[in-house]
Amino acid sequence: MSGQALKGHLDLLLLAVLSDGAKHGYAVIDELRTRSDEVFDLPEGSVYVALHRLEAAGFLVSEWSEVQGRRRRTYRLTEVGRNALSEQSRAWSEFSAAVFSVLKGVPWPTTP
Amino acid sequence: MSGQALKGHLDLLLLAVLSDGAKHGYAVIDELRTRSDEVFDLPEGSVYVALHRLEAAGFLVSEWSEVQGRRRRTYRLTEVGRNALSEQSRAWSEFSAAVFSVLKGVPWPTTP
DNA sequence: TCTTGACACTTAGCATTTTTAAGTATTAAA
DNA sequence: TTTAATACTTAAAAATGCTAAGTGTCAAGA
Repeated sequence: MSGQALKGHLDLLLLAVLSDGAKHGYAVIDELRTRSDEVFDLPEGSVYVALHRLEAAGFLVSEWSEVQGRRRRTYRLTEVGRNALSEQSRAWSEFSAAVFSVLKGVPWPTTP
Repeated sequence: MSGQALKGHLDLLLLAVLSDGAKHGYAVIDELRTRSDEVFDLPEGSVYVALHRLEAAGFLVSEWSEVQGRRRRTYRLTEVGRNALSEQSRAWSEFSAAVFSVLKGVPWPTTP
């Protein structure tokens, strides 16, 4: 997983991992890694910035807390965010189906 | 299809449509649209620039010709390009599988 | 004949992210 | 006491598709 394949799909992933319960940022990173079988091992900078963006968009709300001397910002999906997840999930289905459809025409494999 | 879902995946699509024969840019746009069932209806600016980029990367070579008074630049996949297609296709499989894997945890549908 | 639309290509600048990289701070383990 | 894991932040850089405007040909229709 390199390059910027994620571009435009990160929001979907974040909303998805938050859809089954509120989590703080670090936990989101963790769950994204485990749920994707280590494929999505995202840098903190990417995720935190995206979470801020999603909150600014009204998809999430956050709340500060302190657990064992460490401050945490826990994010929870809003109703608007849940609708966005639904729509973005639909968009992903369409997108991925279209990519696979284009790839169908590719002669595989080319190697001997 | 909106936003920048394509970001990072356009190269794969272009290499794919060129893998079964050389085509000129306009024809690439056309075939991308039909093969994707109208999902990928890309602006010319996006595609031509990407084709230039792929040629600069050594994935394609182009050749000018004139057909009925109209000049055409026809692109053909190189060996390097074919390898890139192979690798990017593999990367797409991994990527899409990972996304689906993350989405699997999403409670569906949320609507009554 | 004039206009419109399809064909065909180009370019510059814009916008949107993700990544990089650096920084702050606490706690637990080695 | 040093390191690794936890936890969050931010500024700047990089990537890359989109917008918008331009050039030119050809065929069809008003």
